[in-house]
Amino acid sequence: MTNTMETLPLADRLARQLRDLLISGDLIPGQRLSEAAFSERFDVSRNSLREAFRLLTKDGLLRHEANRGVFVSVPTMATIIDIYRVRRMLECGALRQAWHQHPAVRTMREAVESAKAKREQADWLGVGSANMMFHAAVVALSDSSRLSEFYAHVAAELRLGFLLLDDPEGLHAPFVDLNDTILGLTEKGNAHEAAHQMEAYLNLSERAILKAFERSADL
Amino acid sequence: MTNTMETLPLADRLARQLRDLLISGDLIPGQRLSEAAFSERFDVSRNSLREAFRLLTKDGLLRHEANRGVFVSVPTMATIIDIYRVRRMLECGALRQAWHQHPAVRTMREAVESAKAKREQADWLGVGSANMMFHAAVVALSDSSRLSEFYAHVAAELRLGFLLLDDPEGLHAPFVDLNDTILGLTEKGNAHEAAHQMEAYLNLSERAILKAFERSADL
DNA sequence: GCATATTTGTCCGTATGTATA
DNA sequence: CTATACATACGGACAAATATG
Repeated sequence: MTNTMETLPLADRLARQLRDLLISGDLIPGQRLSEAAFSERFDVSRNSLREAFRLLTKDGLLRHEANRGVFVSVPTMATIIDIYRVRRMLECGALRQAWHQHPAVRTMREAVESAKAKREQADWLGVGSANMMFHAAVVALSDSSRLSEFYAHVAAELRLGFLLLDDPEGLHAPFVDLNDTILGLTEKGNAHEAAHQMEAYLNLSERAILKAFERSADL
Repeated sequence: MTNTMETLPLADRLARQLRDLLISGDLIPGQRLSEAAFSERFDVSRNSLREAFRLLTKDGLLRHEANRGVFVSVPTMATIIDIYRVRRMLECGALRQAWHQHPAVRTMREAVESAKAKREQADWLGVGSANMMFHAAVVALSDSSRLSEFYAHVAAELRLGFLLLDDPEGLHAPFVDLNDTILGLTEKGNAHEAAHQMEAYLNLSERAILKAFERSADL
């Protein structure tokens, strides 16, 4: 039929496309995704689209309401708090037992350098992306594909929250130097202090987001 | 049509049913699940069944091979090692920051008592279930629904490995008393030592499973 | 190595119940 | 309260890939 390109299942490809639209802010939280509209838009059957919807719903990016359809998830304060509990567990845990010559440390350094460069150009979305790459690399220190995948899902959910707030400078830029500090401690093999600094980082970041949520709530 | 009872989506109900068949050992690792056969067996359309397959594939319980269908996942040593990294991260992390009066502590105690009772009756499968309940309660100490859900998935995958080995007594019974020790330390508020004991527990348990895998491998 | 049967991947049409204007 | 729109689920169809004899 309209079958083309890659050998991956159509549902997986669709899920990836939709996921990209979600984290790029093309689809906004709360928006309803009509089966008919999107199956037309992507030129696929409703069945295939529904499979993709199931996958993204399981990731927490979409929400399913019985007989009403799927909607883009709307992060709440409870969502943010839960996600930061996950982050503290995974990121601090990974740092605490990190080996200072682990390959992921190189990725962490690249992310920090990239973030600094983007900050120089006032490219705040770029800073945000680089920051998230840094923290994904931190989790990669734990050498578990399951932990890394899980973290990727949570990070995507969190990105939805960032988009909702729409203040990338205030939410990302101030944290670049803290990342640098954590990186330095890790490279020196001071794992315990690195973990400690990360906890401070996450507490600060969480508070900043919750504050922004509060402000956006009382409009 | 054959729409009845619950208000949950059919695909979700199917996924749950299949999941129960999987963790109860009714479907064995490596087995191929024919779309036609199972859509007939559950009296649902192929489309609905495929949605359920996607969900379970995302959980790691099924594996999807292009144009060949879905198979029950076959855990390998790499799977076990990865899962135990997850367990160390989540369970030790949860214990380290646990509050000794957290409601989950009560669940932990119930699980330990249940495990002891089942052990008395030489009900090794019961001991295994109680043990898993204990460890799920440990993760619940961290008060994060995402961490608890993630742990539930990983635990289901691990159960597939246990079924493959088929030695519930050797893999579960020796650990009941260690759980009791960890519980006692937690109740006394000695979080750090509880986490330390849990790490020892997990190292022992991991080694026992890997040993059993080795034995089952060279047949 | 080939012809054939089986199975997956994908699409379409349609009936039914539910929500909303 | 009726009408409409939509999600839900089913069944049939066919091409492509795979397994089988």
